[in-house]
Amino acid sequence: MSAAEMSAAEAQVSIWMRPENVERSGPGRRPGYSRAQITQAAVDVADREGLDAATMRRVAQELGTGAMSLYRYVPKRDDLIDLMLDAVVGEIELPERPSGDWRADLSLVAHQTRAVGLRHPWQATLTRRPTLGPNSLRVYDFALSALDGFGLHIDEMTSLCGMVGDYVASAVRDEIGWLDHARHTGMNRKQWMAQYVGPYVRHVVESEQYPLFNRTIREGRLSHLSPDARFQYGLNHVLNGIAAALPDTTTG
Amino acid sequence: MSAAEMSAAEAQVSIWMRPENVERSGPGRRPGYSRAQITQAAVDVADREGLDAATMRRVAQELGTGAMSLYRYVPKRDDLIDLMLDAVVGEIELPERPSGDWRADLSLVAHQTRAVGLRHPWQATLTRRPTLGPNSLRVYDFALSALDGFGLHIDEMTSLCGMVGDYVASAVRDEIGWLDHARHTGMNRKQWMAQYVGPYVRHVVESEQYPLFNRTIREGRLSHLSPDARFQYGLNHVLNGIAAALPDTTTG
DNA sequence: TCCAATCGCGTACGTTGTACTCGAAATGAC
DNA sequence: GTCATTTCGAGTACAACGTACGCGATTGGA
Repeated sequence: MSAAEMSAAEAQVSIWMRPENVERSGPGRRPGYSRAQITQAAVDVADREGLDAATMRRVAQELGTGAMSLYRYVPKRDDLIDLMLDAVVGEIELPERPSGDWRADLSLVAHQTRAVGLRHPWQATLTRRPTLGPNSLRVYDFALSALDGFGLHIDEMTSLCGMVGDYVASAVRDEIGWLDHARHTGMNRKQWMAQYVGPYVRHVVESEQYPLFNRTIREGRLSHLSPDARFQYGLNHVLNGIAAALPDTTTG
Repeated sequence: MSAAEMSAAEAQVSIWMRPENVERSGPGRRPGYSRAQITQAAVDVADREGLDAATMRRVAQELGTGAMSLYRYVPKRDDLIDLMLDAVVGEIELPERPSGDWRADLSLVAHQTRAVGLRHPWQATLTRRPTLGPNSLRVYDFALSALDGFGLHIDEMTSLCGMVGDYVASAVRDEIGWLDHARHTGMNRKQWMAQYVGPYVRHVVESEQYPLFNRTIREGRLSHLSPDARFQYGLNHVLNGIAAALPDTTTG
C-alpha cells in the first residue's frame, strides 16, 4: 500500500483513532510542530477573530509556517475543528466524582460549560455530532453519574441530562449570538438593536398580530436581567423539571 | 443619495423590513422573478443536495438564470437563508387558537417542527438568531399561548416553551446529524457506524474509562427504538418537567 | 419618440480548502 | 564519514465560492 493510498484510507477514520506519529524512531526528519500546538493556535485565532478567520492559512501564519504544513498533522480542516472543540471542553474543571448532590453537580457542569462557551464564542455557533474526544467523554460521564443511584434506567438519565445540555447550548447561543453577527456587520450590540432589529420589532409590536410576543416585549423582564441571572433563571426551571422525574427526595 | 449609497445603507437592515418592489408603477423593466420563487428554488436545492450546494450560482441555475440576477431580489446569501428558514416554518400547520389542552398543543408544535426538520434536513444544521419572519412569529405565539391562562408570568412561559424548543431542535439535529456527514463522505449510516465511529466506540468501551458511557452503550435501549418512539420518549420527559411547573391540574 | 429607470447577467476579484510536488533534513547501516 | 531511506516544510495550482461593477436590453410616462 503506497503512502497516498494509506492516507486516503485513513482520511475516512475518526480523528480520535488517528494518533499523530509521536516518538517515532527511524530515519526521516523530525516533526517541527504537534497537533496540540496547531490546535492551540487555531483556538487562539478563533477566540480573537472568529471561527471563520481560523483558516488553514491564518492558523499556519500564527505558527509562522505555510498552510500546507498543517496537513502533515491534521487530515482536514473539519478534523482540526473537532480537535479544537475537545480542547476547549478540556478547560472544564470537575471533581473526580460527583458530590452526591445531583442538583449541585449538574449545576456545576452547566455553569462550567457556559463559561467555556463564553470564553470561546465560536464554539456555540457550531452544530455537529457530539465530539467523542476524551475531554467530552469525561464531562458526559460526570453529568450522567450525577443522576446515578436513584434507580433510574440509563435511558432516563440520558434524557434528563440531555435537557440540561440542550438548555445550556441554546442559552449560550443566545448570549453570544449577536457576536458573530457583529463581527460580520461591524455593528456592536447597541447599534444592532437600534438599527437592525429594533425598528422591525417595533413594527411587529405595533401590528398587534402576535399577542403573546407583545407580552414578551412589554411585560417580559428576562431580557433586562443580567446574563448570569437570566441563565440561572432558565437553569432552575430545567433542574426543577428533572427533580420531578426523580423519586421524591425532599418531600414525602 | 445615489443608488449605490442607498443600497449600502439598506443592506444593514433586516430582510423583513425590506419588502421587494412588487406592483411597482413607473418606468423600467418588470422583474422576471420574485423572492418567493427564488426562496423556493433555494429550498428545493438544499433539500436535494444540502445547504452547501445551495450556492447563488446553483440556485440561479435552478431558475435558468445567472447568479447575479438573484441580487436584484435578495441583498446577500445570508438573507436568502433567513427567507428559506421562515419559508419552511410556514409549512407548520397549527389551528388558529390553542385547544386548551396545553400538553396536546405543545406536543403538536413539537411534532410539526420535527416533521419540518426532517423534511428539510439542512435547516437543523443552522445556528443563528431565531428568525423573526412572519411564519416563525406565528408558531412562537401559538406555543406561548398554549401555556396562557395558568397565571404564569410571561417570562416563565418563555422559559418553559424554550425547553420544548431546545429539545426539538437538538433531537432533530441528532436524527439527521449523520445525513450531512454522509453527503460529505459518501458513506451511508451503516458504513459510517461500521467504519468511522464503530471501531472508535468499541475502543472507548474496552478502555473501561467511562463507566456511564459504557452503560449507555451496553444497557441503553434508546438507540434501538424507532426514531418516532425515541423522539416521543424524550418529549414526554420535557412535558413532564413543564407539568411540574404548572399549578396542579390533575392531582389535588 | 425619447428619456430615465430598472432588470438580466457577463466579467472579474479576492478567498477558501486542499491535491500535487519536490528540495531539505534527519536517521540507521555500513 | 557516507549513503540510502524516509519524512517534513512549503510553494504552486486549481476549482468553487460570494459578490462588486458595469453595460446592454427593456419598459412606462412625457
